[in-house]
Amino acid sequence: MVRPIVVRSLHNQVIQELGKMIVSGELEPGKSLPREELLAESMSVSRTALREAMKVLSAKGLIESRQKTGTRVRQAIHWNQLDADVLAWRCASMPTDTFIEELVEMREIIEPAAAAAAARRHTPEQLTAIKDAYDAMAAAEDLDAWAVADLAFHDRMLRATNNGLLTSLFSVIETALGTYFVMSARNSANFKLALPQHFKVYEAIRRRQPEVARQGMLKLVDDSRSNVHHQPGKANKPQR
Amino acid sequence: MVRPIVVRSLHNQVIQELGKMIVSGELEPGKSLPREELLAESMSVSRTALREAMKVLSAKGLIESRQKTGTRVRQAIHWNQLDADVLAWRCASMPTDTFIEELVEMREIIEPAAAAAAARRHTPEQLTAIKDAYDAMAAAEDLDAWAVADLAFHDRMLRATNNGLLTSLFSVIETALGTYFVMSARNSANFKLALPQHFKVYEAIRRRQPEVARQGMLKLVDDSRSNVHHQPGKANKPQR
DNA sequence: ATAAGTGATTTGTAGTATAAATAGGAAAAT
DNA sequence: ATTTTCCTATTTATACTACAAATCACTTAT
Repeated sequence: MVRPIVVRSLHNQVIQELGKMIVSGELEPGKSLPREELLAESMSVSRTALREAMKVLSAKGLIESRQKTGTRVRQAIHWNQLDADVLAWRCASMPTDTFIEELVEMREIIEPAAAAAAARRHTPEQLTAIKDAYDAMAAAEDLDAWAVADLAFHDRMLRATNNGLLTSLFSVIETALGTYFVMSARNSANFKLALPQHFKVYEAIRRRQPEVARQGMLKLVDDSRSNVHHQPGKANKPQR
Repeated sequence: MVRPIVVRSLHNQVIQELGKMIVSGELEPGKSLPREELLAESMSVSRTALREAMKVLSAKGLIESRQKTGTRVRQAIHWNQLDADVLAWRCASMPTDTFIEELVEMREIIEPAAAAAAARRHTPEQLTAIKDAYDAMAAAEDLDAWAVADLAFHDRMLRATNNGLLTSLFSVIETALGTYFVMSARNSANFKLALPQHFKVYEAIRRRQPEVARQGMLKLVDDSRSNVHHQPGKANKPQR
């Protein structure tokens, strides 16, 4: 499950490289980048490829280019924080405790509400999809399989809300949650500890009991939060 | 308040033009675009500018390019729905009833929770900022001034959560909410109808009463929802 | 019938040239 | 001395050309 992220094109490599440097703070906000010609040379790409990458980073709010002035790194306020790449870069380079806190709070807000909505509006097919993910969790024999199934469970629950915006929100924070789930489960001697609680949520959705689903999901999120916090020091070490 | 959106650069124009065409459905998912040389010519720009635009659209998940095969429009599932541009394009071209429903549901989930968080964690400066926005709402003499102050109120409340992800989420849906607020307020004979409820929320935040703030904000969102629904037919007509 | 190979087509990358914007200084006016 | 206007150098923006890389569709050999 070591997502290869085989960057096919050159400009994608440049996007990743510059993006990571900016988000990690290696390139400080307000600071000017070398002018295109020099930067392209130093990265061993053509100015064409560099510029295509810069347009994308600009669209993500990371940089700002103006004629004569040059290109400078923008303040973090302007970053498109909900962009999948930006989140992934934050995750890859030092997921600080405050970042994890923000993520957990987001989950506490979104997921219980989504569970309630799913209980109200799910279709039979969507329910089956959730059940399948649950079964995969139950059948998981190692941490990786568990994490994949766990993500699928939450993903399919979000889809069952039939709200495209909610679904997108999850798919965006999915990357971050991936590393988070592993962190959370790793601390448990038995990584299947959360299985019964998942079943309760599934049952509440199946029986169309929104409030039960909401409470069940809230407990689920809170449990994994406390698991992460039992091991505070290890939080800022990315593996990959 | 007729946001000009003066698109300075050429490739930004191309981004906007193609983006709107895709999101509006004028260019159907799965369909191939003309090859770069032809498309560039038909849009009267160089292939360079066109490609810079395509890289951005590609990053937003709207299109996908492969050598020899060409470039095709991706399914809506893959679109970066929480991208500010994508949301704006959806808004500009036919905000369907289901889209508005999704937006309202999002608000119902996010904003009460955010009000509660703001009540817990706001700083004095942030409280003052909220109060300023409230005062501006109270002093508003026309719908435009009201809408601006209303947006500012919600924006500053979100900021007072001190959660960057929540703040980003709001700034993303802000554009959509802008048109939504106007729609909501236009139906009220007196657009200041919601002012007292805003004050209640502000007071709850000031007194650090999370649950009161949550309930107050929930009522606020629900009220504006019912206002929008009183005039269902007019919902799908963009102005600009 | 199957496999290997070949060519044509489209995007990807590089390089060069010129246009447009503007920061910063020089010159002129007050 | 201060302000205004103008100029110029520098950097990004756009255009154009050429070639590389990938791969679909077809051909050929076995």
